[in-house]
Amino acid sequence: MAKEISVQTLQRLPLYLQYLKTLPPKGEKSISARALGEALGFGEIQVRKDLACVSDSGRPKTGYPAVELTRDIENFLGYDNVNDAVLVGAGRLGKALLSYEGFRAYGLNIVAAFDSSPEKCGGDESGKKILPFSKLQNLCQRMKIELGIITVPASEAQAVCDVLVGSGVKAIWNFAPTHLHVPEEVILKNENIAASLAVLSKSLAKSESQFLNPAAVNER
Amino acid sequence: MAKEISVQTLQRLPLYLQYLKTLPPKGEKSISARALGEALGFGEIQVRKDLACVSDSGRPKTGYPAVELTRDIENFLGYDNVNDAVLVGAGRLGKALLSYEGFRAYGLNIVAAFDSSPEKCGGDESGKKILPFSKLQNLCQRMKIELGIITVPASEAQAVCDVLVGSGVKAIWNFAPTHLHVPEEVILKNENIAASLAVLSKSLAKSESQFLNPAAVNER
DNA sequence: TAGATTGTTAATCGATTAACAATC
DNA sequence: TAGATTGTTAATCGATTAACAATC
Repeated sequence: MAKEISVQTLQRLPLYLQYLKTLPPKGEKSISARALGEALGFGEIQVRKDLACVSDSGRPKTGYPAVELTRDIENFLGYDNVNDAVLVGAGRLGKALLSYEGFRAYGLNIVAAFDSSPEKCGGDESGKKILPFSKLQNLCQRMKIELGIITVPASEAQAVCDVLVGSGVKAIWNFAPTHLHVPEEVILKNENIAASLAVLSKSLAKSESQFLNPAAVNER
Repeated sequence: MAKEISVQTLQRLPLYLQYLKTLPPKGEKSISARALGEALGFGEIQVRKDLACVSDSGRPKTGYPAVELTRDIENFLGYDNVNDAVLVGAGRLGKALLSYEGFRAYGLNIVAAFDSSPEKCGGDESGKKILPFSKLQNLCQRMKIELGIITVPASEAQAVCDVLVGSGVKAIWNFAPTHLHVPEEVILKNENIAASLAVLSKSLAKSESQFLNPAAVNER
């Protein structure tokens, strides 16, 4: 374990974890790479390589003890130490994220939301306060917030991003459908709904055109 | 143009489009691969290769005419022909997607939402009706719906998925944090918020550990 | 024409898969 | 012990990048 880890592997780790949590606690104590791979649609070698990065709990003949493996993945992903975050943009998507209880399990704690429109402020969404945007900087600095979540319209996203960066935030999770510019040292992760949709609708279009053009079936 | 296209290229195409739409209509008529790449953080060769898959509007010396390039990408992505879809699960996330006007521009039309809890039904969210889950199959078959969007809790997602598949849906867009099993011919796209978050919080943790362990700075 | 920029062919890089030795 | 399953080293595959010819 403890080798370099690729982004691809990193993205698969939460999926293993997700699956492990669906296993009945009174079931088999261990699970093999092959079984995990079949459940998630990955090759067994890939599973072994992924897991070797974060755990040495694998045992020849028996596989991976579910409890240890779960603990090792959670440890690696840092689900035990909490990241405080702020969210900007209390529209529908913002509120959906605010009220999503599942983030807790991933070590993410949204401490408050901000919005520039007065009628959305003052309220309370699932126990999280919605504050005026003008108070963002002060709160971020006071609480040493490192992660900012952007759920404002695309037209406002860059301005919001700049304020977040100016408030000391070290990472931005951007749900606005636009590209943001950040200083080199700030981590930016774009959540990319149009890109996903493109893959999906293109596959759909292709599967339909096979009826018109049977030769296309073989193009994999 | 018209070569095989990789998933990576396909996912970048909407980003080029997004950027092209932010350009002032009265500005430069053409844009170079280098300029596009700098705006989005891609290499210029990658941009040229991506664009060559969908457009032959590129001109040596001048670059790509913005209007033609935009049209070619939109054409390729099929944003002009509409995909009807249903959404299952009228919780906060479901409602956020229902009310998102931007889908129209991507050729996606959510015709109705479904929910099993009676108190959510009968309502209307941004002009979209919320119907009882029991009516799902009939509507899908009658309207020949091909795309189903799942925004129910993880525990119900597989059951919902099975009903959608049984109703003739050919593609599933899954926002529930769980892996789904579908027949081979059905296209499945998982929207993977835990995976994104893993990448983000891991990068954040790494950037912090550099203070403790200066040698790590060079590990790229 | 000269120079900028495209598109394509070849080289590099990294991730996945295969082969196989190690081990419980 | 024999057999199943792990982890690692080598081979393959595909995407990115580099080099360069084509062209406006």
